[in-house]
Amino acid sequence: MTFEVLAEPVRRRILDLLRERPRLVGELTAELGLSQPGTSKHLRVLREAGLVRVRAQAQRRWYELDPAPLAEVDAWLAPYRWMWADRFDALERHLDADAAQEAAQETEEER
Amino acid sequence: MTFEVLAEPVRRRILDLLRERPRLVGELTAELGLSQPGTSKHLRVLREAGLVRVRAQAQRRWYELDPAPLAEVDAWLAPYRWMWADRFDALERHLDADAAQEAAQETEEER
DNA sequence: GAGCTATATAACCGCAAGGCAATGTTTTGG
DNA sequence: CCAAAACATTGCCTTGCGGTTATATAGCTC
Repeated sequence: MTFEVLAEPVRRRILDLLRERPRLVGELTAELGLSQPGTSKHLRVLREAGLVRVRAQAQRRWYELDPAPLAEVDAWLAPYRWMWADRFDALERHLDADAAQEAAQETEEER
Repeated sequence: MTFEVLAEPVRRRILDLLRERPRLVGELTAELGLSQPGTSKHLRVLREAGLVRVRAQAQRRWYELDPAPLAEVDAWLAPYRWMWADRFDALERHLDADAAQEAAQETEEER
């Protein structure tokens, strides 16, 4: 389940934000530039995946990170990790390839 | 893009199979228990994500793993990695929680 | 307690994703 | 050559997801 949850870019951003410090729904909504219900919906998914916890303080909800389920992702990734020799070089090569491919896809979409 | 591609359980299984050795489309189709076009469709997605490469030999296509894009996932995961103290304990706890939650969800779905 | 604040939930919409059957393409074998 | 083998692509259907607006709920404030 964790993989599906992380597939959403918005949800990864939420986790990245919560990595710094706990946040209110309102703060997240502002930083993500989406509607409040949209944010709440993503938070619900993250909650059910166990990736975030909530503390209620009056009407406010403090959302904080719970990284435990990420261990599942890490575990899946583990047997692959030795395979790319220089990890950072591989990432850079991949990102370059991405840029090239996106350009190619745009060309393709113009047909 | 890599995260979205990995969200599909079937595609993760394909990668796991290719981690052992390159395979033909037919072999994968058999092991995945899905239609041949279904398999080809997933392979196309994996190809476009740069996660697999193909070598043609007559009508046969040997698919092999290319782990490079996984570096992107690893890079995203990196700043979280220190956060779960004992990695394996965290995973076990999470998997236990999963089982409990799935049971709870089934109960919920019965309404 | 009336209204405001902060968040959750509900209802609806559009689209993309995954599945299958049918068909196209290429290469091999006889 | 012709039939079969091995894949890829196409077309179609259904489902689920992400987004928004509208509405409910809960707690604070004055």
